[in-house]
This record gives sequence, structure tokens and C-alpha cells, in this order.
Amino acid sequence: MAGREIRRTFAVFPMGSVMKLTNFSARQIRYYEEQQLITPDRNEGNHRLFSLDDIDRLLEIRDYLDEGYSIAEVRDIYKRRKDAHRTEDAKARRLLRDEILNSGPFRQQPHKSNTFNK
DNA sequence: CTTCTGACA
DNA sequence: TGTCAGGA
Repeated sequence: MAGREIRRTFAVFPMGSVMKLTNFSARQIRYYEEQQLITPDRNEGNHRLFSLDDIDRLLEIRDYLDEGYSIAEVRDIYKRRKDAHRTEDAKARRLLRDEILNSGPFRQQPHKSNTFNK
């Protein structure tokens, strides 16, 4: 996580900007934070600071809402999305681990009982 | 002036 | 969800 990545997660936008960019009221934005849909940072004065990722998510939430989904349903959508991403991640790690274990200096010697004949 | 939390006449 | 209070 560096370079391009940190820029999307770097929180710098104040409430007022996010309100204009998303057309949501401060009340709604704070509520979505309570629902764990976004996780803005805070500055020295306890004022929220939003990242581009936060804004993207809010715009996405607006789309779901416009499509008729309830906030509870949107919350579930992200929960499922995260779970799917996790199992996918675990799968990738297992494959990588097996790859490392079965090649190079960590290669496991296939133990044959008959190394003589043949 | 902007944003924050808590509360609901 | 809106809105008002009282503070930072």
C-alpha cells in the first residue's frame, strides 16, 4: 500500500465539501458513519476528514438508495462483499504457501520406501 | 464561520 | 431525517 493507494485513503475533505460532492445532508453522512459504511478520520478539532474512498462509497450508497435499497440492505451488501473478498484472499494465500513449500529450498522430498530397485 | 454531539417540542 | 441547542 503506497503511492497511488495512499492518495485514495488520505483523508482531507471536510464535511462541507463532502455534502456538496454527494448531495447528502450532514445528518445522513454522520448516520452512515455510525452504520460503519464509511470511516472518516478526525482532525485536531474533532472535525471529520473524508478520503476519496469515503466519497466514492457515499456516491455508491446514493446509487443503491436510488435503486430502492434500504440502508440495512446496503450495509449487508458491503458485508457480503467484504466476506467474499476475505475468502478469496485466504484462497490466494494458501496457493502461494503451497507454491513456496513445493519449490526452491523448501521443497519437500517425496519419501519413497523403495529407493533401491528399479 | 464550520462542524460536533445529543435530543426530540 | 430535519432541526435546534450549546460548545469547540
